Amino acid sequence: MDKTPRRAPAERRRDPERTRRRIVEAAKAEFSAKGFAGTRVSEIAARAGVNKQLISYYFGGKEGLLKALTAEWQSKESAFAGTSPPPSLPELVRGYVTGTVRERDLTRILIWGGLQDDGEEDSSLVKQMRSDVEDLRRRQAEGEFPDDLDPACLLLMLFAAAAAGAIFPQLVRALCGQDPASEEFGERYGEQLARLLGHLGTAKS
Amino acid sequence: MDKTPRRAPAERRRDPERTRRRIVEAAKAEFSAKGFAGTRVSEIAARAGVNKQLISYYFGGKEGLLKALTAEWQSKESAFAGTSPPPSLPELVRGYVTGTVRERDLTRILIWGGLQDDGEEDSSLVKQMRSDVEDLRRRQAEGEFPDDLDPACLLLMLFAAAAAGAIFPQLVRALCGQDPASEEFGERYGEQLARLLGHLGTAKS
DNA sequence: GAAATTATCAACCACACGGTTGATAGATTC
DNA sequence: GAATCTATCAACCGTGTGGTTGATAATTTC
Repeated sequence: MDKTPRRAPAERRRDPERTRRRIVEAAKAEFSAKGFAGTRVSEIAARAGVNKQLISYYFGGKEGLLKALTAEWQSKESAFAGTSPPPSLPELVRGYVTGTVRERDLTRILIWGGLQDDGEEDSSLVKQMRSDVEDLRRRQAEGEFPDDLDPACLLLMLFAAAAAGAIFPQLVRALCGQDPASEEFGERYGEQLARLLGHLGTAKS
Repeated sequence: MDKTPRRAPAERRRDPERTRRRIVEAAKAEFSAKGFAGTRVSEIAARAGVNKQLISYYFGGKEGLLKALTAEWQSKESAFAGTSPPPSLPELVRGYVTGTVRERDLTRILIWGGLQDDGEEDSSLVKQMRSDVEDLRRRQAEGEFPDDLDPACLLLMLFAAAAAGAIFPQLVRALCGQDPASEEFGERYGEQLARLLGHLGTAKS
């Protein structure tokens, strides 16, 4: 008695799972490319190959759909937080870079959102940042980067630098001649940023 | 016979110059805050204290207004290109940071625009970048930064890092507790980025 | 100061947008 | 297989949008 005797596959006419997935996929692409205000619900539906009403049906409209996406992000984000042997700063940042490339659409959606700065402060963000700065301060004490640098400012630089490929696609193409979404660019750029960080280390251990 | 016996000032009813200026000012603020797609023409007009039709009258509509702004930027941009004694890399970047803070609205408008990546390549941008990379390569030979770094990638990092304050306002507030538009933040952050670059120098001369 | 030009505004318009409605066909349950 | 529930769609709707029109007042020209 399998409770899900589903999958008379492939030609299934009605399939909520698949529809949801298609909508989410299409929305990621559209929001990533044009931002929330610039995206038309009808285009998401068209790209998903689905009636636009289903967006209201499943996600409660455009806004709800966006929230669903950012929620998905939050679940992925915490993934690389607790790796047992804490990697070196260069390796940490390299991982972060490849992360922004792998989840490029979500990264860009987040940036679009952050650019629209309504001035209200997100307490969970503040807490997260505080903890990140704390971590950096520890690393500074370990000699991973010079003492005369302010960890807060450094963190800001790192965030921006790591996301550069998502923020400036034209620059990536003009400067590196590579597709900013490609794995190759991610590897290359991550490696470079890691090297730069490496040069900051004062080699104590 | 002064050809401009104007300025029966202050209470002048009709003043095209002033109107233009007001519209431009309001548009900068609105586009910077909400991006092109998110900005309403009526709100620009309201902020400028002017009838919205005048936007069409003077700039030929929303799009024309945006173009006028980016054109204004291009004229300012070339300002710090030709300083006689070429400053060191840290100083150059510091200046660039304070530039992005001083012209914060224009910077953000540019970023909004760049985020909307339609994939078409801007040949003048490519040329500009090529020349910048060339300059960096020279500096690398002078020992301003290590040989194992790719100038193209470094330039990308620098652009992103320099504009960090314009891109991540919430992070600035959360991390530094400062207003990302304030002179103080600009000074502080520019100094920090300059220091970091300084640590990369291999002190050859 | 009469005529012509220019700057300004209120009202209007066509349209595209996000969302809703009502009908229907596909699944599921009994 | 009848009844019920669920997923899907085509058509419609109210609203907000960028833009235009036509009138009018301020300014400049002669």
